[in-house]
Amino acid sequence: MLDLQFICDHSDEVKKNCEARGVTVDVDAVLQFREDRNKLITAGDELRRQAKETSSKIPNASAEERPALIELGKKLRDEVSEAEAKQKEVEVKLYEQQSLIPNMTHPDAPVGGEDDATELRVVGDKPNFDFEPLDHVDIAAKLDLIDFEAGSRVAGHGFYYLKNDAVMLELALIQFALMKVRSEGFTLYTTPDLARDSVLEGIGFNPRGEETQIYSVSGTDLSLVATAEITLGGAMKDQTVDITDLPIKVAGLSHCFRTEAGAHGRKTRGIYRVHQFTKVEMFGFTGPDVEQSNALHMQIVRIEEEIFQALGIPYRLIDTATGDLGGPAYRKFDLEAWMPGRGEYGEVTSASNCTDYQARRLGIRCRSAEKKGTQFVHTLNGTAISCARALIAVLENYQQADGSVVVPEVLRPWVGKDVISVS
RNA sequence: GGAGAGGUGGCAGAGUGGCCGAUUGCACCGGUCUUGAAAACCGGCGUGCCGCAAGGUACCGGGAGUUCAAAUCUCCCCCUCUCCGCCA
Repeated sequence: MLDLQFICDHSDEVKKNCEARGVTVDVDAVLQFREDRNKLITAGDELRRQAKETSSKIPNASAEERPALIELGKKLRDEVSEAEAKQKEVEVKLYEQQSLIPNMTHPDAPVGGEDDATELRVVGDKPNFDFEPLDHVDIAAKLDLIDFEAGSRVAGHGFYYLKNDAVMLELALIQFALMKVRSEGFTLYTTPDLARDSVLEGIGFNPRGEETQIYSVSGTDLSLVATAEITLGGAMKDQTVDITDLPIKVAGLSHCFRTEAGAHGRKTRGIYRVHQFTKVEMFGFTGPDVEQSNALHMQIVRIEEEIFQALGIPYRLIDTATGDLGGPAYRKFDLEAWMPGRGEYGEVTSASNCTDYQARRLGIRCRSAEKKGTQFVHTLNGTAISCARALIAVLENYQQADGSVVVPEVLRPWVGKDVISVS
C-alpha cells in the first residue's frame, strides 16, 4: 500500500504511474474519500471530547444535576457511535481504492508490457547438441525420474512424484542454494507451509478472491503458502525494529502451492507449471530509503546469477517492464534460464524490491535515534532456487546423446554421482 | 483435544468501573557533581490519527457488548505457560 499523504501530495505522479503499469484506479476518489474521512475524524473527536467531559463531571455532580448529565452522556454516546459508523464506511471505501494503487516504479524500469522488458545481459553458452535435444518430460521418462501418472491419480493434474535421482537432485539444489545464501549472510529458516489469510493479504496475495492463486483450508483462516516470501515477510508482521539492526537478511525453504487458475493449456507440459513445488527464497528488510533497498536488491540478483553460473546453466537477466510488475514491486529482475527442450528461456527466479509497500500493510517499522516516531522498512524478495524449474534447466542443459544426464559439478557431493544414466 | 493460569509502554511489573495513557523499577537521553568514570541527585523518555498551531483523539493481545464512564465487567477469537491425553 502506498502512503496516503504521498498519494495526495503527488497525485499526478501516482496517476501517471498507474497508467504506466496498466492499472485503472480512481485516484481522485481516494483524495475525496480522504477529505471526507478527515472531516469525520475531526467531528468525531469533538463529540468524544464532549462525552468525556460530561462523564468526568458525573462523579462530583450533585444528585439534582446528575440525571441531566447522564441524559446528555447517553445522547453523546449515540452521536459518537453514529459518527464512528459513518467514518468506518468512508474508511472502507478509502482503503479499497487505496489498496488498488500499485507501488511507484524505479525510474530505470522499462515502460510497457511483457515484451518491453529490458534484457540486461545474457550469460553462459547454450549447449551445442549434436543430436535432437529432448524436453525434461522425455528425459525424465527415460531415466525414470518423475511419475506424473501417480501424481494425477493421487492429487490430480499438476502434481507429480519425483523419483530416484531426481529426488537427490532436488535436495542437492536445495543444499547448494542454502549454502550459498548462508555464505552471503542470510539467516536460514524452514518456514510453515500454511499461513493466516491476514498474513497473505499483507504480503499482497488475495487468498479467497475469485481468481485466487491460493489454496485455502476450509473452516480455518489458513491458506497454503504460494512462496516463503509470505512466511518470511509475515514473520515480522506488526514489529518495530531498531534501524541499527537493519538490514535483516533471511532465507526460507518451503513448499509452494499455487492453483494456477486460468493458466491451463499454456506451456503446461511437465513440471514447468505445477500446483506444488519446493523453493528456497531470500527475503530482506532494509532501512527506509531506496539507496539501501536497491543495494540489497543488487546483492540478491547477484546471488541468483552466481547460483546459475555455478550450476553452469545459461540464462538471461530481465528488467521487468512496468506493466508486468506486481502491485507491491518497485522494480523486479527475472532470471530466465535456457531450456533446450522448450527451445526458449523460462523464468527461474524473480527478485523484487517492494520498498515500503508491503511493510506499510504488514506494519513493519523501524525506529532510529535521530528521527521521532517510526518509519516503514523496505522489503525485498528473491528466489534462490525454485526446484521444479531449476530441475528442468539442469535436465535439459545437461542431457547427453545416450539419454543420460551429467550432474552439474557443484551438485555432485549431494547427488553422489557424476552422471544419471539408464539403470 | 481436555483442565488451569496468564497476555499492560524497550524490558520487568502495579493497577479489578470514574482521581489511569496508565504507579514503580530497570534501560535510554540531557543536566548537576567529578581530573575522568561510577554512584547520587534533578529533568526528559510510547505509537497512530486529526489539526497551520495550540491542542484534540485513539490505543492496556484482537473483535463485539454492558455503562453517562471500561486496562478493570460480559461474550467470541488469537497467543503464551503448566498439567493431562494423543502422536511423527
